[in-house]
Amino acid sequence: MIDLKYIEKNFDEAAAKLKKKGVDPQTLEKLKTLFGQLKEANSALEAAQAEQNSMSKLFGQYKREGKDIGELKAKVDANKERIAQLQENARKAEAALYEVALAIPNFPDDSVPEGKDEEDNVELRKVLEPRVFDFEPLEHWALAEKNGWIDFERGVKLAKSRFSVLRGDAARLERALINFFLDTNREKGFEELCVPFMNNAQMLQGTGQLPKFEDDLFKIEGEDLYLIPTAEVPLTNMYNDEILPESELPVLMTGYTPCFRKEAGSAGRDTRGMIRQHQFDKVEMVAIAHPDRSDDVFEMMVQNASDILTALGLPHRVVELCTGDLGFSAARTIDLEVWLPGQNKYREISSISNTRDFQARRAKIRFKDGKKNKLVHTLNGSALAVGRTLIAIMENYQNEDGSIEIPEVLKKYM
RNA sequence: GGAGACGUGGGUGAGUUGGCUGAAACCACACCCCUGCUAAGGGUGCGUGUCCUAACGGGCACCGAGGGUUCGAAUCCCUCCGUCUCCGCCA
Repeated sequence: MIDLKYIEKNFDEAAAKLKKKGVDPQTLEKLKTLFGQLKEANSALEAAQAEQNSMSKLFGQYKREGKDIGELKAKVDANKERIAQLQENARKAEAALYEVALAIPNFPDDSVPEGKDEEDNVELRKVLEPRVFDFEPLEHWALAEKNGWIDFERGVKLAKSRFSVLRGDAARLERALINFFLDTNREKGFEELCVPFMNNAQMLQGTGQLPKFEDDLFKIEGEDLYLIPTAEVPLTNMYNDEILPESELPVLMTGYTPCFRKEAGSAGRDTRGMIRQHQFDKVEMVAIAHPDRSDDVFEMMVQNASDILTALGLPHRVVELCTGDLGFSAARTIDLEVWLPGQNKYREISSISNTRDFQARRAKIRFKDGKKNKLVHTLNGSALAVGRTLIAIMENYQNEDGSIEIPEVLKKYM
């Protein structure tokens, strides 16, 4: 969540920043008004409560002293009704405020290039030259069919469209990639965690998926549980409502999980193949960082993900997202896009974001800064999306006869 | 899933005839003093959130969560969640 006090004090600046992310200044104006109303409602309530408390104390005293309490009782009863009313007002004011506040995205960093959509993203650098083929490279689904690697039909039969089954060497390669990613991340200092694949609503709100993006999530019927759309949710919320000693920062975590997404808004996009599935594997990095040092951690995470692609011999480019393409929680995001020769284009394979204190405020993740508790910065990034890496290997390592080489670094995992 | 016990601040743990307890004591931690050598003694501070204040300081809320009874609840009642023990079931 954005900082309401900041909006209150620096309204114009806040409005300018959020406009870059497509938020109407009127929405922000409304938010400011609601915040003021809540504070007003609360102080009226608290004044009445203070009065009630002191009268109650008197009440006890009178009784002990054997004084008459008739008059006091009448006053206290009347005030009690007033409190109930004021409480209701405050509750409504709070609900109204949070309905708006929780749906407002994070401020983009000032350094983020302005732009409307992915067309305006800025390529920072390319790593590794795409291989030159002396034949027409196939797309991954054609290769999958030739090698019997992906069973799309049976995936659909078992579940529904946008599910698939990996078979044989493809399944083994998937597992090899997970192990390779986890081992690499661990060597970089990330603690490996194995977390629940379902999280409750409070956690989903902490990282920003709820309440605004409920339609993208699979909910467990009759339970306060959702299938996680990314390991960012459980990893970041490991420290939900906790206060960390400063000496423990940064906390670096990595974990493999499947990710479940309804892909509600992407009907018709990437329907062929397994670029966009309802369930996919991903190894995630999450960092809980000191606010003064989150930029360094961010760079490290980008470099790590890029290094993994390089180790796999996969050409890719590093792209800074423009303001219009930033996700809801992100202040800054760098995507890694891997070269897919079959598709003849770069496709997202990792997305690394610094959310600054946006998630920390929602999830109440703080650290002890001397005597004060301050919000941490949280960062997350894929290292890497497993299924898309598999696709990239298929397309980049294909031979003319349709067979696929295994990258050198993975051989010990197969 | 069934039966019973329990859920207090970083930890241990008082408080359950409702008010003087947001919470004793001890430990841990921080700072200061003393002392000076691998030990100890003394003092002070030490939950979270939020609001008011330039500050000092003060208000409100929180004793698993949410409701209820009451002028007043950590203390009584209800629901839920969790932990432990026994049983059942199982990877």
